[in-house]
Amino acid sequence: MGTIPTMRDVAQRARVSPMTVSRTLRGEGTVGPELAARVLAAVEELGYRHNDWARGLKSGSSSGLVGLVVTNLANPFYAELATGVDRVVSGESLQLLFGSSGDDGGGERRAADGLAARRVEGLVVVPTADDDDFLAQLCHQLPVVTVTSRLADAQADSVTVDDFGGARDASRRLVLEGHERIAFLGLSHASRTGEERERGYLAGQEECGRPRDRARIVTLAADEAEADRQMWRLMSGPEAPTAVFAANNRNTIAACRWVAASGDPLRIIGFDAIRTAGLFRMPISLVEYSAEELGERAGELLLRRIRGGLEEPPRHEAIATQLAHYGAAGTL
Amino acid sequence: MGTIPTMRDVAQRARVSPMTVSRTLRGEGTVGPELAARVLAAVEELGYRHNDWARGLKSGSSSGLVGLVVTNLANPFYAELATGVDRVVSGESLQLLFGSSGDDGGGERRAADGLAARRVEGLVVVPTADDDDFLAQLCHQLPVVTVTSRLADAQADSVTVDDFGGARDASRRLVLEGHERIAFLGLSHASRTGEERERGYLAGQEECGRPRDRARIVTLAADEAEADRQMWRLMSGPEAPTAVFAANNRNTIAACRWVAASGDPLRIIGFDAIRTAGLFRMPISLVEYSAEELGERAGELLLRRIRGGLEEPPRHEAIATQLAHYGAAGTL
DNA sequence: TTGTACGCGTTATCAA
DNA sequence: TTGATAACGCGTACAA
Repeated sequence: MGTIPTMRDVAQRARVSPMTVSRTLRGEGTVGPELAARVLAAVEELGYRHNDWARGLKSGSSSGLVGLVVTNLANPFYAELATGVDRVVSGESLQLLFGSSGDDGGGERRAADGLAARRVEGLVVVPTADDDDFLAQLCHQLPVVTVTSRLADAQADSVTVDDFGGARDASRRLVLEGHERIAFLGLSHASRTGEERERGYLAGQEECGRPRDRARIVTLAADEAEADRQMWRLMSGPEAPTAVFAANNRNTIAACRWVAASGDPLRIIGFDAIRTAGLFRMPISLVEYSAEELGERAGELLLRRIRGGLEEPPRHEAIATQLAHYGAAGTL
Repeated sequence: MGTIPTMRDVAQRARVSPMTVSRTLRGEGTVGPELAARVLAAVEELGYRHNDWARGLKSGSSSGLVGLVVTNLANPFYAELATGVDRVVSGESLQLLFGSSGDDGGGERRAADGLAARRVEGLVVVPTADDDDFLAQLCHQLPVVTVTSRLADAQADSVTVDDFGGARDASRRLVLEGHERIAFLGLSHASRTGEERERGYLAGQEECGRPRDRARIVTLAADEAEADRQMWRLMSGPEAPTAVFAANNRNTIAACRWVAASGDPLRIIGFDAIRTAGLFRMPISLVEYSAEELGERAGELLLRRIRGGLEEPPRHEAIATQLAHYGAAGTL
């Protein structure tokens, strides 16, 4: 009690050699029943537990670890992603090691370094900062899968959402519904996600013959309060939009908050799923996809590369989105 | 490229001993500039990365790992809990290792075993099954903190929510609002959480002079569909309740779904916070607490025990709840 | 300033 | 069937 004994301790108590303990515990079957009983008794009495990393030390065998780097698990998106990765990965009896990168760019690098130092067999990363160089280097040393973004040279496997397609569909939908003044509540251009969704929005508008009225587009910082401010600014003018396309979860909720507070009607389409959207007081539509599926795909790509090696050409997958309607939105 | 080289590889390339590499990398300053340069060059060329668990192997030093056992990270509650634990723990440069227990009881044990095999320095566990015996044994071998539940003999540190108090307050509130027929949409008795919240509900009713009308109480399985069914059954009778107290997140949403579907009014109070409750079309009140705070407390208790040793008496903390009102609920 | 010997917990290999 | 020895990758202690 107090500390966990080693195999040597067990061996001493059972008056056998450590090898006999090892053989007994792994069920090699080449141990006499008498000694085996003594070993098992000693294990029980001492509360021995196997030491996995000492085992891994031997003959450079694998660590049995897979790393996951995200900014913030409290964000449901990352949490669901983690669940998906874990489901796939734990099926191969690999354990998930979490590296929180925080919001700053440097944290991402620190996190990945820390995981690599633990000799994870692979890494699932949601890149945030423009730290492509670092990841590009890392992916030559160990399997790396990027999620929601891909490296500039696409050297690492990646799983992304069809951000462009989903945004374009939503954008066109709003035009087809007859909205003349449509606002885009966008994201920082630092992220590929933000860029793609904005491109999709613009493409949708253009395809429907709308001029590039960039004045209506609002690009936001990561802040939630900022999203609220932009909504009020956007809606307070004389020619306020009749529809808003929000580029992510946070912005969608900000738009809904504006409707709830002002009481004015506003057609809202948002990117990212919201579990409780069906209970909202205002009808909304959402460009949805499964974060868990994203995680599963990432896990599968990672396993494939862990087995296949670093030399094979990188694979890139994209998962589709669905436009879902909640409340009375379907009838608009 | 391909695999990560060892210190020995670097030493060979730089034509020095491994010790010189080690000293150079740790910046001991006792290495000649010439050799140091050779070492650094070799490190760069080979892409050497430090191996943390080989370091830890030496003289049984610490693993730098902390384990977290939860059933399902996709559940926002667990995800926020994980964030809280990670925040505290990563401050001490400890990394978080996940052990997903799945929903079956056996998984919990497997997960904890797997983490212990990795020699985590401590374990944060959200117990699900009645596997107290196992955990009670484990907590004599390494620091264990249980969350939302405490072991039968209270041998391990624990952080819980004031389930009883929060439920009692909500229960009384409904009576004070004048509701005569109040239903409790409860949880399985297998969990301490479910038991406590039901006890609190009953206590609140009794304190207000209400007889123990157990007929109204519905105990649910873990199923979401089951919650919906029970809501419909509950509300379809001739003397349907005018208020429902839902024992958790899932049940609260089921109650809201009933209101959304039927259009009938119903006073709802639910346990657990819901991020978007303010946007719901029906007013509700929630017994809230911060899952992240729960995680932080757990992390702090764990650190304290890691430092203080297994012999000190176990500590138990409970965090308070707040009753919050959303929509028009405050005016009811 | 640099290198050698040893230990950490476990297992592969070979010897008894 | 059992045990002794070496090895894994690194750090500590000591010797050169």
